[in-house]
Amino acid sequence: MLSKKAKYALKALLYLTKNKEKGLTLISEISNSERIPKKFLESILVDLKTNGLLHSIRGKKGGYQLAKDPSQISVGNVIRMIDGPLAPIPCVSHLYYRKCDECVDEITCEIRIVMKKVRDSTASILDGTMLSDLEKINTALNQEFKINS
Amino acid sequence: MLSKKAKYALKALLYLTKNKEKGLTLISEISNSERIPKKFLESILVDLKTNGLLHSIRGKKGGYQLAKDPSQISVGNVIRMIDGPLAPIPCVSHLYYRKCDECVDEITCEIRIVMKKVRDSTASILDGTMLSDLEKINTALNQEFKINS
DNA sequence: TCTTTGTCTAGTAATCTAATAGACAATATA
DNA sequence: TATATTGTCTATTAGATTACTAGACAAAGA
Repeated sequence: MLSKKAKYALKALLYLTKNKEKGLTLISEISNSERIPKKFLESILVDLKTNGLLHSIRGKKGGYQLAKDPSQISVGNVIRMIDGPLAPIPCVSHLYYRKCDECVDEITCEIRIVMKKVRDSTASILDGTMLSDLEKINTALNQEFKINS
Repeated sequence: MLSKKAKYALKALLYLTKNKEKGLTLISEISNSERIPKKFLESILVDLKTNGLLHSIRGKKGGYQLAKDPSQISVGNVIRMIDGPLAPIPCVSHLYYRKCDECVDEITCEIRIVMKKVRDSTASILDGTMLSDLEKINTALNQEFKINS
């Protein structure tokens, strides 16, 4: 399960992606538009900043901005930053590998084999989807919506 | 993340699959062989029984047994039973669908679209893998191991 | 100097996870 | 029938995690 924190992080980053031409954006603007509890969002943005995704300026006229191009930030990236491993079980994680305590033999563990498949397909989807891709999806969907209504 | 409970459930079911010719199997045998805390395993087996996967007899000569053919029990099945939805986010779950509290418009939610892909690929792997498939993998792996050593 | 912004430290209620303890009930066998 | 052996049921719990909130502080511009 994706935590709310990770979901909020993605929503906030996506909002900043859509508004990147406008320069700095206020926490409160993101919080209102995306309906994310403000104080909670604050701490998330600090996390993302610490991880190099955002850049901020404080004081009057301050706000947040993407520190990288949206084509350089993958969804997998963001989720790992906030929630940790994508893998459903630590013994199949690439970046957060850990042996299972009770597992007698990892090599012949059948559960591991299925879970590895899951982790690989999940990772290929999430690491292959950039914020810029999501932005395109969004404009396409909005376009479609206008046509159909 | 798969919970330990779900992982133990899968290990126990797999153990029963491998030993299904022997008839009834003791909780303590599964617990020892798979290194699962006995009392915890007990409660898991009761769950699986309640869900119709196992059948048990108590008293002397008692034990547990699969109630279905291993080809009829999928990994996805077991995980849903213990952990709930496979979907990373409730709004893309088939059996446990729930609208996101803060989501303004589900149809144009880009996060939902990526997460739907993840849920679909995960579900197709897990629902497509039966206990009998895992058993085959295991015998194949053990065979290979013998040849290589 | 005042207002507006982000930052930092701390706390917390509620829920979930991974168990454990122990009395009880059913069954087979001596 | 007594006893040993099995599963069942109820209750409890330590510790971690989740999803927040409160409030003082710091920087920057007008």
